[in-house]
Amino acid sequence: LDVIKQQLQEFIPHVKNISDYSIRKIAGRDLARFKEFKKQGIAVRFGRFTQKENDQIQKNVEEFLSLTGIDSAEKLLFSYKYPEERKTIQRLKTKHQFCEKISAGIPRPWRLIYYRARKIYDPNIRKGKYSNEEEKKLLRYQARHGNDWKTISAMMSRSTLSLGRKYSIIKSAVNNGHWSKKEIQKLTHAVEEVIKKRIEEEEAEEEENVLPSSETSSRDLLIEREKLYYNLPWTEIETKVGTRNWRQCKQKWHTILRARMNKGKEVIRGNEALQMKINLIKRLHEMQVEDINDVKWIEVCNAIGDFPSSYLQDKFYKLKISCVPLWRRKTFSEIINYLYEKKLPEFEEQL
DNA sequence: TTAACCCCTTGGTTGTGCAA
DNA sequence: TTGCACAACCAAGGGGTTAA
Repeated sequence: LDVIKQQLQEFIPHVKNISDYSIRKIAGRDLARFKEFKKQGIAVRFGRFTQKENDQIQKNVEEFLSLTGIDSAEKLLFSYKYPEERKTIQRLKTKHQFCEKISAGIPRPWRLIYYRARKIYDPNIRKGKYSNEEEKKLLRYQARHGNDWKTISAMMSRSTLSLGRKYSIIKSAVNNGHWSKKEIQKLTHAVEEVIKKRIEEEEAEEEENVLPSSETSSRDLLIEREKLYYNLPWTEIETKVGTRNWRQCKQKWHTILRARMNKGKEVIRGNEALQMKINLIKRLHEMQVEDINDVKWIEVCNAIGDFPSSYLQDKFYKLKISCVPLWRRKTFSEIINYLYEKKLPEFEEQL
């Protein structure tokens, strides 16, 4: 297993956080694929699927359908809905190497590709905000069928995941609206506690590895910025706060942190805000990134100033929707180029 | 008066673990 | 090979406040 982990490290930087169980799964099917991609000079990808990858999945599915004669993607990917044909479909999948074919040309673990394919072809996925009528329906159906989201999904044309989460939101007893002083205090304490605990654990680990004292002493003076917001155990913090769910906690913490990093100033306005926009556009343009998933937001933050990365991501989003016409139809690099060529001179002029 | 900004909520997507 | 549960991250939008 250690040998496999070492080999995978090259393709999956976070491999040490993955359980042995999943490592075995990935090793069995993906390691050889990853090596093959490497030979072609293609790196393994994580994060959001790009349009190109989504197109490739659809192409793979269509080719597999014509190869096997299975007559629809729904039958291929949701065969449990067709009990009479299920066995035949299964046999065809094994015979024609379903996994290999479906993941061809996409440098990601096959399992994630399979999930993405199911999402693309799921006939029950309706998106957008739940209406009052839908919420009432959901409560009614849940009372009748319990948490059988598959059945409810067929009745409401929403994905099982969406329904499950919406129900838990409706039923949860968490507070909404403005945070009270007491809640903010609780949150701050909770975050401080988990960060302290984490640092103590890391120090203990370092002591075990007996690092030379010069390497550790300079780091004791301050907490690295990323530790204040990156990879915090939000469900643990949710439990400690008690009255808010983890997503509310996370976002509130980022707001508190941003104000603190900004010397207590609540809002950034005027020339300072303008300068931030200019820096953001320039930095993103310099990075020459094709897809938004490839932006290293922490690096952008380091280059621009003291903000949690989520703040800059939000800033970029707002900039995009307010300044770029037809932004939905444009690729990320087209959006950046538009901002750089059309808006940057305007902002600099205003400054 | 209004554009800019922030707070907050919520739906969508990806990633992991486990089990059958 | 497939399904399910859940954690975590990302995108988007509504609405209130305030500086210009």
